[in-house]
Amino acid sequence: MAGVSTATVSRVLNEPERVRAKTRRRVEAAVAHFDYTPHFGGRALASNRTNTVGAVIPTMENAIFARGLQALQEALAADGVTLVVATSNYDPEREAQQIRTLLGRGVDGLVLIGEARDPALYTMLERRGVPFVLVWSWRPDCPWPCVGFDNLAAASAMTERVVDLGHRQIAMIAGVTRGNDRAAARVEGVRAALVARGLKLDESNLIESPYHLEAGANAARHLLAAAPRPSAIICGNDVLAAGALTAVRDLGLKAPADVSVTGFDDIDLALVLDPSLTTV
Amino acid sequence: MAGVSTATVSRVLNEPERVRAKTRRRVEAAVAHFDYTPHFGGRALASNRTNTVGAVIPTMENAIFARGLQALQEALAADGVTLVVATSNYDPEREAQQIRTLLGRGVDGLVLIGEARDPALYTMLERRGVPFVLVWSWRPDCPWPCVGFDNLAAASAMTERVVDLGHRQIAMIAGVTRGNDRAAARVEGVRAALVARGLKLDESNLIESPYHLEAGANAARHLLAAAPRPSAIICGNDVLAAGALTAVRDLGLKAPADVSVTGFDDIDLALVLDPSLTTV
DNA sequence: GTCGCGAATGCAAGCGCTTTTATTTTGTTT
DNA sequence: AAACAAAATAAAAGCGCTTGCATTCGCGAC
Repeated sequence: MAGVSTATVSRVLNEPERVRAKTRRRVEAAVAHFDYTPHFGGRALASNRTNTVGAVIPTMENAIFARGLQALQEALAADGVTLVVATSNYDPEREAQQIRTLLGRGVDGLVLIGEARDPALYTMLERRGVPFVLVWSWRPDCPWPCVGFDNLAAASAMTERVVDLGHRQIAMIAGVTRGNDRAAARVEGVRAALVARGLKLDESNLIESPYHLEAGANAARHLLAAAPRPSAIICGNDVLAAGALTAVRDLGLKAPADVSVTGFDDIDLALVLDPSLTTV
Repeated sequence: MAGVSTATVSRVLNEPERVRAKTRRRVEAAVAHFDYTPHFGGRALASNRTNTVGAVIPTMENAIFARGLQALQEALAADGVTLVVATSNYDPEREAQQIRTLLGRGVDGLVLIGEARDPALYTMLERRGVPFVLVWSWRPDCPWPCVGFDNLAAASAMTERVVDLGHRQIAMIAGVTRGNDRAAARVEGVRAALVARGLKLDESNLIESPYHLEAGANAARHLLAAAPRPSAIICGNDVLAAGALTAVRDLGLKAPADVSVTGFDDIDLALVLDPSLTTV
């Protein structure tokens, strides 16, 4: 209809400045007239790019990841890149599987959470030449491109604060550390800070729990049943902390008078708690 | 390596039962040996299918959508289908744009939130033959495939409950109704129920607010400043309700003694509020 | 052992683009 | 008006897979 070759149409769509304005207008008119959309498969086959980025996160049910995903999606969309999401539910094998699936879908790049995973996976990514970036965790000397923060240091800082407030009986509800370097680093951070202050995290005062309200509440009930009762509970994230607070409430105790609870992440949830949550 | 044609490899990958077991094993061994993954573009081009489903939701920051997405993603993954997500931020134009983008990405089907959108969009979807399903809203005679519930009836039921508890000064914090049929239906439901009980929703007692904690709190402050003060605030969703509750608290009032607040959605947030939230 | 038939496999033609290379057009200079 | 360089466009060769059709194979019946 525009009286040009497909090569020119392709250029109008991909590098409009390379086509004379007059020709371009004719092509654009034809495109509009037929409501033409390039065929994705053809494009991907010929150019070997999909303009797609994949992300594998543990779950969207955790507000912190949903939020990050939302931001990522918006930023990518602004550059014409589509986001493909997969979830691992905190399971390393499942994550590996999902990474493979995304590669099969021809993503141009990957966003992954944390650093802890089978070295073979990293080898494969490098061999295939798929760029990736790790988010949410950071440490000195991490050999991969990463955007995150030092979970260990953050947990230490919070713990020091708690100790400085006078607490001595300190317990922790951590996330499940298997395959989760952030959760593990936070535990290490608490341990290190306590040791530095001449205290220690007794194993009976540490419970690993899935990141769910109910599980956090159960863990708190368990910890608070001990004698001597902990005067502070450091939680691996805000969801656990919120769960712990409901347990405190249900036990007829008051926070922070009877027991202090701290969180991690500062999600919106932390805002509506009463009293509002101290969190990282 | 397996000594077969590409046609046979294709069959092993797509319809294994059509290939003799012995041949199949040879092919599978070769696939494993080279860590071969089919090229997505080639596949999409030849078969004209992408095994991809697109979803356009307002935002992942609302837990109710994050949760739905998570479930959708898991269910699709179980059938080998990948989910592509786009967000509209409650903006109809943006939603239309995102739908176009997803079509351009060759999705095999679409999941859309609610029914309210430009009829031209529906025409386009039908012309292109892209199957879609509407979720989160439902009404008798909806001409499109949909999975949802009757928001109007639900809001009515909640309102009747509030009236039956003796409330007469009833206010509402609704979501923004433009381009949001769920929000609009909930307002209509409250209106209808009040009228049925011989009351009415005064316009000064209705505030539309974006679904954010802060906005909900502001709306509540405004409503509670009126004389006579409302004794109950019906909120368009749980986030607004949580925001309203923090306002109630900040004003030195007690819920539900001084003012009752209701929500909609029953997200986890509702669980941790104290007192826990009455919600749909 | 041969034959015949259904099952298994191979052949080859695309699918709709992009991109390199070749050709044509345009504009400038003489 | 001719000659040339530069810019714009066309031609055509794939990209890696699927799939209809043709061919071959394997197996049971004779």
